[in-house]
Amino acid sequence: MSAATIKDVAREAGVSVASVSRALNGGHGVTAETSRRIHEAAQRLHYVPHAAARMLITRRTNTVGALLPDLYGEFFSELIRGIDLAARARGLHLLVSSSHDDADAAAVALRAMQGRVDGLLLMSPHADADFLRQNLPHDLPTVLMNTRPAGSDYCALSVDNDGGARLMVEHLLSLGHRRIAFIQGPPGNRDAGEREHGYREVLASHTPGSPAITLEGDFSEESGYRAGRQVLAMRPRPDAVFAANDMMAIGCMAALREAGICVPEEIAIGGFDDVPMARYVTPSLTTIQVHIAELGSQAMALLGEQIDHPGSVPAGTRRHVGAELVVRASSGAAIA
Amino acid sequence: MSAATIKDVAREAGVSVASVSRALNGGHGVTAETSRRIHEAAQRLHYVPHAAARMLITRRTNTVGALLPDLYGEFFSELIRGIDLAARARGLHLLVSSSHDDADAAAVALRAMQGRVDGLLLMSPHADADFLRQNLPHDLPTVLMNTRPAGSDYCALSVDNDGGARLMVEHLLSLGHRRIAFIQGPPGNRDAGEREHGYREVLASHTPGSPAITLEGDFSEESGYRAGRQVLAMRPRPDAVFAANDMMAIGCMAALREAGICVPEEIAIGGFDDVPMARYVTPSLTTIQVHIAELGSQAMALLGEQIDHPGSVPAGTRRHVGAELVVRASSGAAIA
DNA sequence: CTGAAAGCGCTTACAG
DNA sequence: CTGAAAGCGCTTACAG
Repeated sequence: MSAATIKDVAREAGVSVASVSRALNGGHGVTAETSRRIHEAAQRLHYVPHAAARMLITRRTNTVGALLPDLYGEFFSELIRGIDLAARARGLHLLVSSSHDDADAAAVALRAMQGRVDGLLLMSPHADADFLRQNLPHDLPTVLMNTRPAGSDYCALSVDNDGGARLMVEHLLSLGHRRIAFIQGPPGNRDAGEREHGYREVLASHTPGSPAITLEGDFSEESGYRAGRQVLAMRPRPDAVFAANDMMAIGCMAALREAGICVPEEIAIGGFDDVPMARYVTPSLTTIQVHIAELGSQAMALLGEQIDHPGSVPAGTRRHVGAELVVRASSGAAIA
Repeated sequence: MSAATIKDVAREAGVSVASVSRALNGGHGVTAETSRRIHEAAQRLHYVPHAAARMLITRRTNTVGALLPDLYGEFFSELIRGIDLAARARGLHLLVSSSHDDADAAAVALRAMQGRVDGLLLMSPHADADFLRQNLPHDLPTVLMNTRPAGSDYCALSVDNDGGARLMVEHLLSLGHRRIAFIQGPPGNRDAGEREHGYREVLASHTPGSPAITLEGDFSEESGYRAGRQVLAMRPRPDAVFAANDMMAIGCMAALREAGICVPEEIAIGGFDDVPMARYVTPSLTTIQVHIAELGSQAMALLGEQIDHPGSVPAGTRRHVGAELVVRASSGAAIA
């Protein structure tokens, strides 16, 4: 039933397998009449070309692999959807692999992709330059997502953390705030570092009068709460706080509320990420929204270019997906 | 570089390709010394067997396909994670395909899976018995998820809507409520229908004195709100409301609150799904939690059985994943 | 234990 | 336009 091969179709149509192949792949080099007979035979036999055989001979799998740290949660959910839609639009299948606890597991997953995919989308904390050299065939088109090992020249797509942070700081400055504190992310975290970089740059260049004020944090709500307590103790007190992510901003607001400080009247707050909860907290949180689905779809587009036109994308190409300021109540924009 | 084939390894190790194949696939039928030489050669050449060639000859892809309506949102996020983890545990790759707007698109996706997968996990609103007959080769192991077309004998895994509803009604009864109203889901929706069935059964059998009271709804928060308005107008008024899903329960609570009715003191409320918001609303919502990830992992397990031991799973096998009562404030359990 | 050979299902020069 | 044949990279009886 499902075992019909090209031979069966050839016999049924009374032609050679070569003609069947030609007729079914665009129909070049066969008469319309022959093609019709072949298509009818194929239909009758419920013929579906065997994917593996075709892969073997054409060296094309029409499949891309996505190696992700996880599949769960809003971030990955959106990411994979962006990838999936873009892949489908190009007629590519999607092979996913996730949850690699350590570098070894990621390496195994990476090697297992070989021969199954025409290209790779890769997001992994284990993917340093050395890891990639060891486990990636150099001729396999690959796009790194939010992963940029120094010293490797793979294409990479990342969130524009720097640009997003600039938007937020400029927004706060525009509202008249001058003492703007920054709650940092985990030490060594690249996203957090880039956000801090944007924060420092804007303060330094736009208004030399505003010194950078940094507080330690680790992306957790608790660390934001602790930072909020520190803000309360500072003299002079900051008039705005920009947290490297939303959860810390929310924790910080909780600390201020406990102390009877009004947000945004007394202190303005900004976050980063636009998590779903951001619009539900009180006051609703002004933050930076990142288009995660776009991260996926643009990475897929970049990969598609490489697959279709090898060499068309220069090694080491870097692209960013934009971040957008979402003004809500916590920054007090309506009041200013 | 990545082009090393079994021939290259054979030459490098000074043996035949047959020996290479044997050594690399378990090592049966080769001396330890030969095997060692071959493994070394393979390592030196960064040899990775070509997946397509292996698929072609072994008729095994070590891949399962998952056809889903979407990938986005909490439900699918959890589902696909359950599938992914279970697949990985069995050493199977996962090919995903989603967002098929119509039956034709789903059919194309289904056919494209052929030859690429050893089995299929399928969730689709388009999958009626006729559709499956047309587009599924009958010898491809398949498990339906929350999709049970009448007249087909595929294996199916579903959420235990009936059991979950029973738990909720029994919970409300145990708290002393007798006039328990039910807010229905969209007409024709199977999940909603099964929940209503469970509701009716428990009322009928456990306490003949409690009549079923149903209100129309469509799973939306607004429809829950409208049902809440109706509840307010009823005489005698129900002392509990069981909504077929959480969003309607939340809408219903909003209507009661507006009218100054206290939940749970005056009317108890129960929902179904345990959406993330359920714990954040005031009062927090007593509801039925379904283990979505388990739906995925159990479906994968059932599929794995079929792949490994063809015929071991009787046609038409039905299984359920459990639902669990989550008691929060809205049912007033602490008060009773 | 080891190797030569057939064959999985397809595509694509190469002749005719 | 059409077909016979080679070959993609692998596995597996079949001999030795």
